[in-house]
Amino acid sequence: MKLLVVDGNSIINRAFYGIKLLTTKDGRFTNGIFGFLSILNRVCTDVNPDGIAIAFDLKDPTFRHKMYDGYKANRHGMPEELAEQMPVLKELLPLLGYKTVELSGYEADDILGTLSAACSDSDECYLVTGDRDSFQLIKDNVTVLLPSTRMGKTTVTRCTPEYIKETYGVAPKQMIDIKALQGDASDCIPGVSGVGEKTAQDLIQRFENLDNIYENLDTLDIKAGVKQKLENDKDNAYLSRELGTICLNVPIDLNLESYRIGAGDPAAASRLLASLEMFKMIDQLGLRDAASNVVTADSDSEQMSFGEVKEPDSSKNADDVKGYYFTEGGNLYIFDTKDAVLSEVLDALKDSRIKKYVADSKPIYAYGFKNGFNVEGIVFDAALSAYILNPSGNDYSVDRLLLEYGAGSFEVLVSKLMAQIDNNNQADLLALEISLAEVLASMENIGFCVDKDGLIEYGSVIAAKVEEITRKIYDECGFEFNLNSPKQLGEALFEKLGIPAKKKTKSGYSTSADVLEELADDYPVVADILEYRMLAKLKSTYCDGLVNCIAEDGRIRSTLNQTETRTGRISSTEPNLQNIPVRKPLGSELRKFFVAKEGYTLIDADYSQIELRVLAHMADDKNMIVAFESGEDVHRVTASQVFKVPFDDVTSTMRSRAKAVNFGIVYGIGAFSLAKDIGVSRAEAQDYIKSYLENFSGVDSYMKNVIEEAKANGYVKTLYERRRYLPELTSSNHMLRAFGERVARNMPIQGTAADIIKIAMIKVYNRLLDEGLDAKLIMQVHDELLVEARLDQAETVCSIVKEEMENACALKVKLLSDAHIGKTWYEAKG
DNA sequence: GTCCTCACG
DNA sequence: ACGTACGTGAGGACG
Repeated sequence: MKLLVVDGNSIINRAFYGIKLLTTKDGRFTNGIFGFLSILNRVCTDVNPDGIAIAFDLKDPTFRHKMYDGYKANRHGMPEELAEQMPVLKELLPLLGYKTVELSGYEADDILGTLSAACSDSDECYLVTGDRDSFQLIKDNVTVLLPSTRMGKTTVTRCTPEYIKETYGVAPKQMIDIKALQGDASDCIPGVSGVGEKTAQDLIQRFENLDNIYENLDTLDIKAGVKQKLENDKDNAYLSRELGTICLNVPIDLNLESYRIGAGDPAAASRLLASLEMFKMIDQLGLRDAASNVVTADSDSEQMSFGEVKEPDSSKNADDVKGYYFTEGGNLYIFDTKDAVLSEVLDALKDSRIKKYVADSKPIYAYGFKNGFNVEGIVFDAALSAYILNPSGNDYSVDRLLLEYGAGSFEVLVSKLMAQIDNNNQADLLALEISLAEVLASMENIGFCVDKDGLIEYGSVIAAKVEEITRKIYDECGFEFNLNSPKQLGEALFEKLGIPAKKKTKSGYSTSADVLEELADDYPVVADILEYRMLAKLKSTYCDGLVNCIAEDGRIRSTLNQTETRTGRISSTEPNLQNIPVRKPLGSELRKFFVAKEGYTLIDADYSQIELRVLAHMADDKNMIVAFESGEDVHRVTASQVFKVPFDDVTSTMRSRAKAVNFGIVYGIGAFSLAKDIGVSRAEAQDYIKSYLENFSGVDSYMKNVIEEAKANGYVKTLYERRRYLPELTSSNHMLRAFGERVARNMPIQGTAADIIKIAMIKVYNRLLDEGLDAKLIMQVHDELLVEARLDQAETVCSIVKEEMENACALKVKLLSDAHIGKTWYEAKG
């Protein structure tokens, strides 16, 4: 029989530390379990065992080690993030058909030893563990499989007697003797002090074992110093051998047949895995069928299964899977948005009296726009609901949600999601997002007109500049290399040219702009590289990238993602039109090629300081509210207060530092980063923050409160009830917890600003329609809206956009929008 | 696929 | 002792 014996503790430990922390949406950690299953899966494929035993340590609280009181006394207990995963894993394994073995007072490696010893010559035994102590157990029919996980990839080393001989020059049994001499600090095995890995290996290679060495110490060819050490620590050596010897007679079931892989309970296993949100793992373990059986069996009284059609007007058989169905109440459920499916319910889509419950509304609205009508009556969207319930997911497809919510049919999914939305007081937010989906579909459909010839011409100018600066750099260096390779660039600058390196990344020298900027004054070539970087980026990402995206009709249609960000912002892809250059002169030229079509013009309106205004409101900071009401430049006001100088004496340096502090506050500030950002000492940065928080005491207490609340609730939320869960706050890892705290401070502010501009978009969109204006919203850039309007209506539209943005909501401070008209994005930006 | 870099708010 | 501000997306290099 082929028996696989796994050291459960060792493997989940490896997995835990080899994979970044993963959590489910309600904050349970899962990375150890995930990694364990990946490794188990991997070795099972390799070995194809008949039986599997998974061994765990089980400490006996009253147990004292027979020989040595200090034994393992200083071993770190496992972190809470891992400890909580252990019982879940132990619950899961039997469901997969694998037997777990643990016995009070014994460690997993003793169980490995015992089972490997129980194997006869005709059996094959594979021990899966990350612990090299197990090497002593290796025999012709006992192999240790040593997995290592790096960057999510698992490699397994097969350790046979030959492998041990090659690596250590001894037989597996002698590994005990080596360790007896060498010791092992992490296991509190003392060894012989002064004897390390090399000496221990050499002694055992030459003299076989401990007894032989000590019995013949006088006659053996050993250096006098080493001999002395051996003599001094003889007791420790023998004690260490005792401690390091794995026990081979743990009183457990030795009948190998009882470890044969069983049927387990696939349905329960897949249910548990689904609750851990390991959907890929369900497939990998071949439990997909069981999973769908589960959800069907689980589904509520309603007998309809996923895909079944209940359409009263037409005869359909149950096998005829469609992407929609009508319920008895006349409501329409749409869980597939392919055009062919939508075409079958075309009339229903236009009928506002028919309530629609859909998996994903944006493509349905888009279908309407492409076919010249408005879709009416969408009252529910599963993807948007799930996103509102938890924006930290990566997949809001209906298949995934059915599994995640344990729903057997789309209808059941809808009712589960709706119940949670109501429970969270998020129904208004859902309505907002559904309205927004229509706006986004319209924006995507319309697109942004681009001057293709102009953009291509600009591209060739940039290309010439790239070539020129490339030649100059090669000249200055005296050799050529790939300037796009950070690795080659680092080696060129910091090794070949001998420029002092400032910072390192995991894989070499950092060559990021902030590092290079510090060197640019002293080394002209570094300044040229920065120039090259800027030009190369403009060429590849913007010129070439954007030209490739221009449709036949001369317009670019970006995709606006509504379920992507953790804060409630939208994102833009293929291409991203939310990061078109603007900060530097040459880059901002690009915006001259984003134009209005013939006879039309652009209106660009952006909120003034929306995040700080939101902060003033949410923190109810009287001082900051007054600052905004004064209508003065808020950064100047901040500077005047933080630096305690009269308003008119604020210098430009003071203003820019105060501006950085304002940003920092919104981001969850740290003195170190603020100092780096504005180039002052850390102590000075700390003073600024202190002074800021003394002046803006409302902000100070708000920031403290928001973290308290986040810890109490497990999430933070915006003014409009948008949530973000923060499992990081319970982490024992300082870095991670600090990150969670910064996010807790930032998300309500960034998220509320996102909510507000979404409201504004809906209002602008509807107002333009209601007033019958020939003007369309075409883009949003977080605090900025772009409208394409017919020339003669530009002034009207401009004031409407400004007005709707400013009246999107009533905060304790006014909202201000600056709106401008221009033929191009460059001009309209003002 | 992951890292590094850099564009935006 | 540790590493260092929030949120995104894209392109190129490299294994």
